[in-house]
Amino acid sequence: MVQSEEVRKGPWTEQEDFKLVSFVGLFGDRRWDFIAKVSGLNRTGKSCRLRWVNYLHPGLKRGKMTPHEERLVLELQSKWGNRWSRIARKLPGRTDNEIKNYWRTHMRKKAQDKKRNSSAPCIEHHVSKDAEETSFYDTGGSRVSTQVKQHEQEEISMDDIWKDIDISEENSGLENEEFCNDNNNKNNNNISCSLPMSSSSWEYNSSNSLWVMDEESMLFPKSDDPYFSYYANY
DNA sequence: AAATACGACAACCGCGATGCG
DNA sequence: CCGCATCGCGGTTGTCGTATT
Repeated sequence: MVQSEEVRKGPWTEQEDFKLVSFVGLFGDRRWDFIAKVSGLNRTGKSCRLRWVNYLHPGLKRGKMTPHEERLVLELQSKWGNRWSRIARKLPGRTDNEIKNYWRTHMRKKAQDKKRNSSAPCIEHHVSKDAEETSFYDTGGSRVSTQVKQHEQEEISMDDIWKDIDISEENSGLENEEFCNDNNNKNNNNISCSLPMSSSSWEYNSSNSLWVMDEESMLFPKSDDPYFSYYANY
């Protein structure tokens, strides 16, 4: 059942998210091409995977990085270089994309700050953007952002989630800093270690949540999901 | 109040790795 | 072993909200 229509690109709609999550629940988060076809989303498997991994995965933490996470990113980046997916495995709930974005933004800022503060111009600082970024790494980049709120307008149905995140980030502080060791492979839905599934994460069993999760960490649409009957045909 | 700059993040692209027939 | 399809990763770009002038 191949869609002959042209492939959709750009931002995902809430409905698409909904569909994708449900089909991932049904078929798992592996066969992306298959899911893309069978779901009727006019998206590539690649696009579906990206959306799932970076945005819809139930284990994702949202909101700003904790100081501990920041430090960890910096440490691991200096150790491993730009192996973002590897670094991400050490930070449960964070995606490689998120870490990569964080690194770029914050290191650039650091570099700029340093450039401004140092009266003696250093050649290294003028070579290239990349050179700047890799020339500095330290902590302290915990610039508080209100950016999370921007999503509240885009993802209306997720309002509560984002608000929750904001609040819990403020309140919980360091309690999120206990990380499990390596084996937390994001590709295996393996989010069960010490990732604090507080209100800052998806609450599978919440009566307000869109999806439910069974023992095998598979997501299923709730029975009152408007799409449910549609999915049931598969 | 309007314009501009900046920051944060989502999403796409290209390429290499891997699996399978 | 080879070729194809798919997946995963890292780099890059686009968009939007916020801060600053």
